[in-house]
Amino acid sequence: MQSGGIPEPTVRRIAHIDVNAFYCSCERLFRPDLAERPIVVLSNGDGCVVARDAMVKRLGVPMGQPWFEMKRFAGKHGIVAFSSNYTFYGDMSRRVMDVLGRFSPDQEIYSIDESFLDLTPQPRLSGAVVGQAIRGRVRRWTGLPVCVGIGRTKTEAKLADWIAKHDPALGGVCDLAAMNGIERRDRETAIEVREVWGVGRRLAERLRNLGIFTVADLAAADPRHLRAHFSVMLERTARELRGEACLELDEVPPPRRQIVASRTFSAPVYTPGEMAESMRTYMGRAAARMRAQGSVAGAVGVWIETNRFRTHEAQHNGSATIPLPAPSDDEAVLTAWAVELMRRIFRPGCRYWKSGVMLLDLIPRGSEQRLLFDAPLPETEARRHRAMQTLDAVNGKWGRGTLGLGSAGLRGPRHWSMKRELLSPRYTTSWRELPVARA
DNA sequence: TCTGGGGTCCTAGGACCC
DNA sequence: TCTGGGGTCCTAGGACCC
Repeated sequence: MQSGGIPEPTVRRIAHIDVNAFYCSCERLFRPDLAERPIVVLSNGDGCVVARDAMVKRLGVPMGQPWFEMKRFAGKHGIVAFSSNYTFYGDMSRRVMDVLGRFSPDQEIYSIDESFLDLTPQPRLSGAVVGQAIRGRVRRWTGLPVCVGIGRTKTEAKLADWIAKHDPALGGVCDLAAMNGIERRDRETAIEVREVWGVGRRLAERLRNLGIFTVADLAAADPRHLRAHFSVMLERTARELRGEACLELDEVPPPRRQIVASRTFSAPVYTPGEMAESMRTYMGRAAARMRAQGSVAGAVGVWIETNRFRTHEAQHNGSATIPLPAPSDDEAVLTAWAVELMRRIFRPGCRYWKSGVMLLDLIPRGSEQRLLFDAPLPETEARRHRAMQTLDAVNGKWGRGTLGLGSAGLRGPRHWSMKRELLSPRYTTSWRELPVARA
């Protein structure tokens, strides 16, 4: 600190909470018969494993394992698989975040199953007490299990949560902020540097070459040295591990700067006509998400891909991007550009397995520069905007794909649309699929 | 037969300007 | 003839996250 008169900065106390094996726990909620069964949830198209419960992790199934490769293994070990049901998980997420928000006025919703809370305003309650209160209430109100980590910074709170998950003796709560330096060092000496938030596989490898193996090693490293050898990101991470806050709590998520919609097809696509259908479908989703955050796009991009695992087939990864004459949120305009771009890169004779669209250079609606000439008449534009609002309202109420432009979403599934053979019901968001209780 | 989808940030290097 | 140096903007690619 400087000289007298300037108060010590208050030590912050940040909690990080996440749901244990979130998607799997959701699936188990309405299936008490699966309480003792190992569960996995598969990616879109039933491609590979994106969530495993504790039992499956113990069986050694890695994240990203292709489902077709482990079907037999799953049968042998009684593993139950589900297609991902994002409508259901999204609804459960909202409920969990709601409960967590009651524990602090300052909440950052970091991902579908993770939240940071600033506990600094309640210094008198011990971390253990708050942590157990959070666990208990989330369990009672939503049925889902969570762990709680508490630290002086976000990075430390994430680490504490990791410890809470991996040390059963802690009962699901770990408060690193309450530990003294020696206790904290003991914990951090026992954890590989790879587990730190912001340290991925590559960085961990390079750090090991410099003799930095554990969390304690990283915390003890010279931050300026880290900045010179790596980046400011790693410098911040190291400072955060020492209790020096470098990352703020983002209570209001900043608007997205780009939006992507893409899928792997369930059967190859050979014709530009079918590919154009996929462009229309994905642009419908992307544009709706963009309008929901009140943005317009300054540029559009598309890409198409063959199956890289089929090495004997002709390979083509094509992409194209174009700045728009004027920023737009009009689905008809955006779709027309996407289809046009796709036609420029499409190669006849290729078996395409995946495509996607991107909305780029997003800016808030109303702040865009207007075209000097050729500008659409204001009433035309207003009418289009109202049409888009209606589209979003109808799809919001009756489900995605109820209303669409051109041929997108008006008929049933295409032969290329994604596979979801193991889908659970939409228990909480569809009257027709409510769980049934029997006497 | 079958191998996910959606984001962010940082850095390096080139183009361009004065 | 000699061939500086700093700033900004843009893009591609790498790395990370869930």
